[in-house]
Amino acid sequence: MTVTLADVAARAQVSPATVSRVLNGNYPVAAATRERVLRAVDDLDYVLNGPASALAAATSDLVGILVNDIADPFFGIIAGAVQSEIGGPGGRAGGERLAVVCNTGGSPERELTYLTLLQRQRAAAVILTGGAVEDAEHAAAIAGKLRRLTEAGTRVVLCGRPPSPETGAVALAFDNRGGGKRLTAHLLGLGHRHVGYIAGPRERTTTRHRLEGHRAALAAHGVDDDPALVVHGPYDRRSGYDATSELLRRAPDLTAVVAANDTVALGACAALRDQGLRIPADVSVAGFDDLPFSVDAVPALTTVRLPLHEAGARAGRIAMGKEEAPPGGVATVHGELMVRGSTAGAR
Amino acid sequence: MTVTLADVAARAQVSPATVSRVLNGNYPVAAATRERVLRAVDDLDYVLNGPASALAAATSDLVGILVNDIADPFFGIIAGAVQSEIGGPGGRAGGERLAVVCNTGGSPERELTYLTLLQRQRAAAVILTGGAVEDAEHAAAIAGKLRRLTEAGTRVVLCGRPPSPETGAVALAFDNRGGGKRLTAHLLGLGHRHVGYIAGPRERTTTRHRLEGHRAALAAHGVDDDPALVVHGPYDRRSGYDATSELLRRAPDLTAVVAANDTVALGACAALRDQGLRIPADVSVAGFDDLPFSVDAVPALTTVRLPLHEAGARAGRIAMGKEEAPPGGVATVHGELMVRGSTAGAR
DNA sequence: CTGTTAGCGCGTTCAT
DNA sequence: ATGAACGCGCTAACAG
Repeated sequence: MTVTLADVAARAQVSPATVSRVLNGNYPVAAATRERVLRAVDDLDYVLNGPASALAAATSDLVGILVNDIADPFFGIIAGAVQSEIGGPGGRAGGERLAVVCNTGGSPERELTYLTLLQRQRAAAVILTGGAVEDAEHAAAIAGKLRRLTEAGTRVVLCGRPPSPETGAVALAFDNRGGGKRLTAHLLGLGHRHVGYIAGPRERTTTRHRLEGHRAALAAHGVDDDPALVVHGPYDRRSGYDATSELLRRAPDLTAVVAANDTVALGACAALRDQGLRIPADVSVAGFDDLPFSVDAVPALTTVRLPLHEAGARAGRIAMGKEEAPPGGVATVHGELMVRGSTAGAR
Repeated sequence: MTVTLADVAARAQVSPATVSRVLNGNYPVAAATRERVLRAVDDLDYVLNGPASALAAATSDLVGILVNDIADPFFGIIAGAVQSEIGGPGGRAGGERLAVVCNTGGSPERELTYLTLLQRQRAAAVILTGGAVEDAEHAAAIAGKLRRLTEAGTRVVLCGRPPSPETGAVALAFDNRGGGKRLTAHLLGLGHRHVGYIAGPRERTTTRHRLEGHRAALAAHGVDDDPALVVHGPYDRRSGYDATSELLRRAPDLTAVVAANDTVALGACAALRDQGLRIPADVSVAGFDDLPFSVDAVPALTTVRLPLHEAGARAGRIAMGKEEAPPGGVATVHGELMVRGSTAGAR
């Protein structure tokens, strides 16, 4: 039937333990015997049984990555970067680790379910990406789960998500508040006074922080914060389109729109064009994240660049213990304001 | 230390076997005892040991997804769709399956490595997405690996990749050739006679098929197939930009550019604009795939829409045995020509 | 440097 | 409907 380590041992005239040592490369083995074992492995087309190894060694080579939506490049870029760093020292099919990507859709329930599943797999590490839902009950449940994971030896890293104290999780938080503030300040500096804001979904840390930044900039410039100029919606193109139409209806004198992210901004641009408004001559538009397509929008999108790849890679390295965690277990990753053609002076 | 099934059994005053049956829900268990067991599970915060289950049951709930680049929405959309279908019948943290996403970067070596890793994990199914490298040696190696996987009971589905005969793998192939042909035919119908073609990387099935479609359209319209009008490059924005500059140098009388995919097309648009050329007044541009951002390009991109989500979902269902495999194990998924503003009559 | 001996934690017969 | 016993395939001491 299926060939086992014992079969390999028999064929190579050694003990199963020796085969194991050769395959894991952790103990010294004479070159000659190693050769013999490897030949037997090839001859028999032997493939190690992962579950059995994991059971015996009480560790696995699975790394969990929780994302809101893997179809969104924001998460795809982070996930790809993480993956590029979780490989072991290389060698044959040796040090490799596998990335388990879990689409939570932003639902705390699914987040919990997936964390349990990863715990069940005895994942070597878990990386949670993107903003968290701001619900006390769920936050507590997730914090509890994270604590149990770290206690069991699973490294937990939050990437683009605020710290979760007392859980042992390392956090690389994005400076959404600061980025949002600089972005709106840029618009106010251009003379805009009626700035619409398309916020992300309610009760999300990312949404709140970006919005707080926006409001901080308004306050700093002494501009009135009109609640009618803020509309909430999901992080998709459609939301940007609809919200912009709504904002235009509420405030025809709008001269600028700040979107929750670049994807939403693209929808906003489409809505403006469909209304016969020029960008930026009539209305300026700004996004957030600086996804790859944003520079190719017409006009190119003013936005806040988040170093998604770097952050994901760093999260991966920390999760693998290749890089030291930041002091206090928390680091803030800053964005960079990218001023492009989609914003200009108010008409 | 870590709580095991035996601990739960002791607390619930039943045998380990009964606990196992309750957790797997496959055997009849008296409601009363079930309750008792579940309470013990909660009390103890017990989480099943995945590797141990997998070893004992000789199956795992891992599903492998091989992609070229998870940061590319093309693959992200497919991966997300697959994930949405691999969940089991639901229930508690029961029927869930985990998606292992493997970034191969298009390298056959890494593809093989990951397949071996998934084989090692005894993955329940493996889904390979996107075009394959056309190298006889690697193709044979991969076919061999796929055969061994299917023989071991792992379901293998190819999504957006040509069939791999004699391997037991089910294939959902995209009609890249037909789509490419219709796209170029559309341009020729608009009067274009000098059409530049930015092809994908060499030795890739997707690249070859789309290019063959392009050439078939040229032939059908009696248009000369000038080798100087074809440039190869990777599937990224930069490649589109550079290739377009090169094409313009080679053939200043160019009136249209067909790109290997939408991302490349975006780069092509940028290059044209930087040269002071208008789209489509001076040069028409067309892409492939119809990714979400393509409709928001300015002008909106003419392209071939591939039902990525549907294809991924179907691949996931077939991999899970929820949907029957197509007759002969092979189905062709067709694209739809989306005519938008980026193409118009030749100047 | 290599062989021997025990489990790792669970699913699954076979009984009852 | 439940319990007892065995083994899945491998790693980790412990000798030697």
